[in-house]
Amino acid sequence: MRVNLLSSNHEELMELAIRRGFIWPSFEMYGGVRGFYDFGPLGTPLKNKIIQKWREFFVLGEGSLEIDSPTIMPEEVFKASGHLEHFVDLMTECEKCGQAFKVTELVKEKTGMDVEGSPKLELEKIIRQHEIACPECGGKLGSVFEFNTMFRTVIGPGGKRVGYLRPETAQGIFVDFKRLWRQAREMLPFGVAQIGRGYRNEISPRQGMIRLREFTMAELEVFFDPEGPSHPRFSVLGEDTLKLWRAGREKIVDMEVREAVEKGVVCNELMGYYMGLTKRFLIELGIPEENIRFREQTERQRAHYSKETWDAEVRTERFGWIEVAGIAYRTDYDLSRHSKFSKEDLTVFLQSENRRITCHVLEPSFGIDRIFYCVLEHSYKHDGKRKYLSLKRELAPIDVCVFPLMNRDGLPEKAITVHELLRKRKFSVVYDASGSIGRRYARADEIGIPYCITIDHQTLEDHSVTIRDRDTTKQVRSSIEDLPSTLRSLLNGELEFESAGTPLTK
RNA sequence: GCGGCAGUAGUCCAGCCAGGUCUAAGAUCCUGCCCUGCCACGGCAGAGACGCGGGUUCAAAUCCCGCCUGCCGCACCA
Repeated sequence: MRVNLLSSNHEELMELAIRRGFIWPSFEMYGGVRGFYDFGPLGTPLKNKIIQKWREFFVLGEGSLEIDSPTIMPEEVFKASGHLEHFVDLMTECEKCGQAFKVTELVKEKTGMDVEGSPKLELEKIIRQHEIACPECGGKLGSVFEFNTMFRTVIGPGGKRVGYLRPETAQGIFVDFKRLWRQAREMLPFGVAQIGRGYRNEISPRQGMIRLREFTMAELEVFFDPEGPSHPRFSVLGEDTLKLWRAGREKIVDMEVREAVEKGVVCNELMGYYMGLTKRFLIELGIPEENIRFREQTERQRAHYSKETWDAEVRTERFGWIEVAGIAYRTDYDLSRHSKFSKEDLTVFLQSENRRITCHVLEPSFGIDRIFYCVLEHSYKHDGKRKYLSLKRELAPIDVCVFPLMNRDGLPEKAITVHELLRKRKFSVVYDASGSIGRRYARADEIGIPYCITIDHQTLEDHSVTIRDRDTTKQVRSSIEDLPSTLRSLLNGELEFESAGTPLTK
């Protein structure tokens, strides 16, 4: 298999990402399988750092609880959640108006036949024989296709217990609700996060990392009293401006979060708050503000559990605006359903208000792989001679690269001691002595290493080294003794590069 | 899933139409040695490929079929 044609930035970037070990198509030696990607030695730390940022924003920053539940769940969970009903169906679509219908229901409605479990071809035959047309417009119905995006499996021997790979992490949180309520000390609102893999057996995944069959998602379920959907820190970002595209509207408007809440553009304060937080998070990852917008899903687009959903979209050169997060008002749908199906009482009693309620849920849900792609695309710089990943320093998979100016006069030996020093101080550091100095800088730039340390003859005299900045290629000279703390401050963003040492004069 | 096009070293490609001379060329990248006093310098050496499976044929990178993967369009993306 091949990923070829270097005719655009995107293709050039993907070539780089694969060649340098950010991502690889999975199972290449067996021909590959669509919709799966491996994260390579550079992609893995980058992804982990993105996840860590999310955790800082949505778990630590919000005081949320974080859990980790199984990716395989028994059928009952998805009966209750509505996913079985909405995910696993044979569908047909009107070729004229585009409406999609469940074949079994359509056939039952028109002929009274129960065709549950019939194969695709059989159903197509029935549609033809009975001349079943589109109930909406009378148009011709297309072929029958499977609409089963959950991976099915069996649990244990005998194949009696059916299970599914979870299509979202959220259900793991809802089924733990009673214990979580205790953990949160029975106070609202409280948030529970989960970061992990989700699975959707996409009919036809394309667009590289944008539509995967196995992906990493980061979700936060905020449980709240529907009569008090406010956020204690709302004022922190109430004045942030969001680009909003309301459902059914033509125009995208800039609006402050506070105004959007007050005017009812978004359903409540929690929705507004998490939209604002989402934008801040994306900016923190290096996505330029003008490339972030929020789009309200239309009723038809919305998931079965949602009353209002705003997608956070990021503009990419290759794919246009793509959804990277969805912030859904799930109401009490999930808790009510699980309560009904499990016969467990999932209502809570609010002591201070002397009321018993079913919590409502607001859910910010992030697709980490898509964000990973956006971060890469927005950091890829290509200006004539140089090409480099201008990754935020905190996200760079490798912190620093050390090399000797030349491979003689004891410089390599000295460089190795500096490399060891930094490694012991927990930096992600590599050593490179191959090729010319320029080639080594280029190699480091290409994978976004923020700083390069060069050992030269002066190092041997006064224990100073040069630090070179990736984005500007400027250099300063600093002592080896100060190097660990200087680098740490630079990587944290606490120190300006110009202040990291004395400017190098040639 | 349907239709069209495609798949040769890590990457970009030559060869395919007109089967043998392909023991598969070139560039780049990578590794080692030499050179090199700071931004992909140069020299030498080395490593590395016909997507998978079947068929036709004396002979297949080349022709045929199936699959996989990729790209484009349609559909799908709850």
